[in-house]
Amino acid sequence: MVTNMKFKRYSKQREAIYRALQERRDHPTAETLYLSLKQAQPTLSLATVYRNLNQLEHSGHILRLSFDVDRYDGNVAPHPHFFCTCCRNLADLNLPINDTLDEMVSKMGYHVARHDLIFRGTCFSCAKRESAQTDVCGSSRLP
Amino acid sequence: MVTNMKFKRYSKQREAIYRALQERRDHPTAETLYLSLKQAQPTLSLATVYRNLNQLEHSGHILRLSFDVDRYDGNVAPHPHFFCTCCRNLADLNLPINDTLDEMVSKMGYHVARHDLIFRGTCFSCAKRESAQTDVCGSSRLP
DNA sequence: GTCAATGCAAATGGTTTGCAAGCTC
DNA sequence: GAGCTTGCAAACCATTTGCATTGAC
Repeated sequence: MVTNMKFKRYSKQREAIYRALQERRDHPTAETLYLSLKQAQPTLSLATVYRNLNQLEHSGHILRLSFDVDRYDGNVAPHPHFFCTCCRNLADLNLPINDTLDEMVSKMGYHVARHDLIFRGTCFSCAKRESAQTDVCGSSRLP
Repeated sequence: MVTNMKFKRYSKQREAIYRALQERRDHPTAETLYLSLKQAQPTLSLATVYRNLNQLEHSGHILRLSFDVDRYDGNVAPHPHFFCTCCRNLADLNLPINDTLDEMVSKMGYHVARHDLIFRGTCFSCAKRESAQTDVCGSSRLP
């Protein structure tokens, strides 16, 4: 495997899932990941993807981000995200405040393991389309 | 209703759901809310709770927080939360950084509607129990 | 050879929806 | 009375699980 991950057994499925998450920047859902990996490995099963994502999360190699449909991130270093409620893109943000945040809460006496900071709104391209045309993404869509 | 909410029609179910969320501090799930309200209103249906929670969210009166099981918050003012991965309690935190965060991201050019800042770890009582006894909440539980 | 990992299909469980009856205005 | 809202049951769908088979060590 890419790095020594000390799982009970090696599997090429897990390898592919982990590598894809390292290479992608789009924080895919399990199904998105499954569909893209299935092209190279047509026998791949969605259950296997879910099982490996859970294993990789438990072992601390990836992060699960809770949304209506969960997203996965191969970058376990704390960093904020921006979720566009129009196109449903999830992007990394670069704010130099991650450690600061954990320290603030640790000082209050909590045992902080991690945090999630997710901004919601409209991304550049959706905002542009919305101002040009009318109601691109449906006003009913919620943050 | 408690405040003028301009819904198409008044309903005592919606009133009860909204009031409960204003009074509670525990960010309940739909089912928790349903079970507690059902005592005073035995004919209440879980579907009605979900429908009203969605309406109240769309109208901006409450917030939905995505977890494995969603939580609801009657306080729509931005404020961070602490989720205990042991007892699954979700508590409010008081950090004076909410506006600062939105401003930082707005200055980057994003149209920010809101943000969620959720710390995960162990709360006071679970940490105490864990250090006293052994493995109170099961080491397999994830943030 | 052992036993973890897979693929498939079935189950699970939180959330949504169709519909007839009940309310609000 | 029009039509939003409810309650019930059924549907939905993301995720998990049972089981026989495959594959790593």
